[in-house]
Amino acid sequence: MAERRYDPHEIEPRWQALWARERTWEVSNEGADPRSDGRGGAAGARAPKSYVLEMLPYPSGEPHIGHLKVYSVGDAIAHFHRRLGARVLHPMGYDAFGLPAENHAIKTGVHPRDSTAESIASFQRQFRSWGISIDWSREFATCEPSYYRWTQWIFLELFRAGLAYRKEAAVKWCPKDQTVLANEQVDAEGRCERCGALVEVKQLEQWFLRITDYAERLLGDLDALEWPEHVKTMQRNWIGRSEGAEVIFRCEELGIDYPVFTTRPDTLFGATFFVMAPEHPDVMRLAHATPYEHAVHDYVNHALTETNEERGNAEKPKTGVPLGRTVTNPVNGEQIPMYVADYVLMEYGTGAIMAVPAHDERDYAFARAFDLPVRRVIAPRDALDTVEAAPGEDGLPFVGDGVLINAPDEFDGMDNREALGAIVAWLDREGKGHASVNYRLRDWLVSRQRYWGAPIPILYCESCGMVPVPDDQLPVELPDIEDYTPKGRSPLAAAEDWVNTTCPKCGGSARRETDTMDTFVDSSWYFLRYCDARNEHAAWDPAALREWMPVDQYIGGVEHAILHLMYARFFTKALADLGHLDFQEPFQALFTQGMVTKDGAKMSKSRGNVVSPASIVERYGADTARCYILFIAPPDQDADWSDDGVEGMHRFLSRLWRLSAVLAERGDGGAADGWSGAGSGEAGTRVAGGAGEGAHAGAGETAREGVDLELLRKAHWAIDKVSTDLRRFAFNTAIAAVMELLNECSRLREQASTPALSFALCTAASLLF
RNA sequence: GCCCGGGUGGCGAAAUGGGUAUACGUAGUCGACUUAAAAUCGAUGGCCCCCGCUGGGGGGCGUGUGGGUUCGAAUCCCACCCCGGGCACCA
Repeated sequence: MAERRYDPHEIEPRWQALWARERTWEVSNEGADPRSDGRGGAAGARAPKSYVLEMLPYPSGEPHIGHLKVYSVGDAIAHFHRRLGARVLHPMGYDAFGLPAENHAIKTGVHPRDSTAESIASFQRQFRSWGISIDWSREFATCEPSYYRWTQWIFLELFRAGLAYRKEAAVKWCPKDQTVLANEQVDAEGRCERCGALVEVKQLEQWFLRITDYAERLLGDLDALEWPEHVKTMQRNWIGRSEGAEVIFRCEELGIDYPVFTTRPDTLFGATFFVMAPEHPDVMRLAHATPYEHAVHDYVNHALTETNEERGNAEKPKTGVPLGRTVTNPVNGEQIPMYVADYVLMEYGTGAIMAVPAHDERDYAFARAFDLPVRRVIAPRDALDTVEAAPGEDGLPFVGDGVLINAPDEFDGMDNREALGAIVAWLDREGKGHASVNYRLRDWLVSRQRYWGAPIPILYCESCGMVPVPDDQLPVELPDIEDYTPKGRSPLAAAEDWVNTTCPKCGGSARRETDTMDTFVDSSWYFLRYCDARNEHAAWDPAALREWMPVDQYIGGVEHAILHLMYARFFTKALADLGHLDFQEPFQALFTQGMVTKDGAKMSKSRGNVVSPASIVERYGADTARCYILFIAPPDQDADWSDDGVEGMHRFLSRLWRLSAVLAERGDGGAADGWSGAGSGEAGTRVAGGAGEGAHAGAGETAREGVDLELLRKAHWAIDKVSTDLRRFAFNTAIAAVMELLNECSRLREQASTPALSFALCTAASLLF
């Protein structure tokens, strides 16, 4: 028998060509896929569906090792579901709008469309050479007009529902590039990521999506999701729900009510001053005609130009200026002085706070700095006597629970948690406040003064005002332009022919909105489009969504734990409310894969420790690359790349292959067929469904022939272990089980050649790939 | 500061409704094949001590640290140390 070598470069292209020719991984939307029912279930019974999805890649340059990992994990799960008899939707697309392509265009003059297309082609080539089982018939890029037409339609649906609105807001502005920046484009030191200039804050009209309306549901619905606990925690923290009360403080001099939000209405009797954020619109008005007018003006101006980094530092000494006015504490009628100070944030609560220095660290620090009175109103229960006997400020600020002191008889001596409710009830009765819930979550700013994004489909008509582009005029296509450099307005504004248009309402002249949408908008609904990707008449047919959604298993990096995963949930809920969907959550189960490092550090060009998937595939074949990255460590953990480990995996596959070749020559044709393809993720057509049964059927038969029962037991154990581990994403132990079985078989070649064991080994191995 | 993870051989790591700790791989060592190397195959494989002494056998200690529960703990409980990540002047 001629010595044969495992040659992935012969095997893999052969199978990949077959898959392409037979369109093996395509699934239709109508009933069971004819290709997957080889073994056939009960007549007419439809196989269960499974939607396995990895986060879509941003096509920039070539795929990196992180891509290899996420798609290897997803592909193994997709195959696994197929083996269990499901019809699996496993599509692919590209998150193709965005800054890297645009910045590249600014540098080189190459149109983003061209550089993106080039990169997409490279991703396509590699995905095919990796043998990922993708339904290519549903592929799209978010920068294609046939896709962003529907992104625009969704925007308009949200607009018509009042969920998209325009508002003046403080935004990040780069004075050098003359453009607004996304928060993500500002580095930790408050500098522009491209030119390094210090970013300023500017008040500009921007488009927002009203995600805050969904705060409660986004929070509550997390409980039922099969997501990693830390991701749910991050979203909960981001939403930041606080229960408390809104309390009204009245400025008698000007006759204006100022509500504040507080989580501690039980400390109201200790409020000794009142502070407003520098951005609060009434600050200058309050200080007007007081001795502090100039000081306030200077302070506010300075605060607004400070970077977030400087201002956000809790360690820095408290600063502020009096406003020269007072407000009335509603519970005791006391006049307390007003201040403006930058430790109060405009974006949380009402932009104004009641300050209780005895029971809040920040208020305490401010009171110390400005020599303001500190009045203790809660004392720890066990230290009550000492505190009342010597009412000093020892132990202040005190933020724990206790009993009320220095309060009216009605509340004095009451447990502070009880008092909290009692005081809110009192405020409510008096019309001076009410129980309230506050969220940290803020509305989503989606407009970008950038070229490479989906245009916001809004017109501004001289007589009709803001007019949505009619659905039949979508998409609003991006015009070609020469100069992508931002000049203080969207580059689109330079395309005069495009900007000037007619109003669909009155026929008069109108101008187009020149801002484009944040790319996170594109990726907030792409998983819906896959269900009906070729639909030219609607974003989707609801029946298609009923067939596939929600995504059964979503896989991606934890870096999207908040932004993308929150936005997609928001879109799903909003679209459900508008009657376009009938489910509330897009991703039933989530898996977040860990990072692959090299020599303990993140891979980066500057560090020179980049491992390119293409070079590994070229050298060892895709199966080695994919199996290695699954075996390296539990995939949710970070793992360090090791070249030796790759060698080991290649050795394992070689042994597996050789053993299969031996079996083939001995005439176990059926099994060997499966084997030769197993490593390459062979289609379910031959192995799926039947393999497990085959192993069981063979068991009794071969036992009669006197096969080592211990080995047979081991084979069943391996199959069981592999499928259990795949359910748990424990690829490393699943592969270990197959390796162990392989070792056993090699030791006992004669017995390994029996059909039962070759089926067993084949099944266990094929479940993996 | 608050909230999540996680600490097991030289390395990646198995084993957690308590029950042979270190599966599997890798590195290492020894051997077979070979003129040699590569490839391949086989053996070995926590630490310490003792006996035997080319094959082998016995004992002790071992899952970040210190306690606890238990016949029995990597696993459960309490306290602490260290590492990683997220949030952070959020009233």
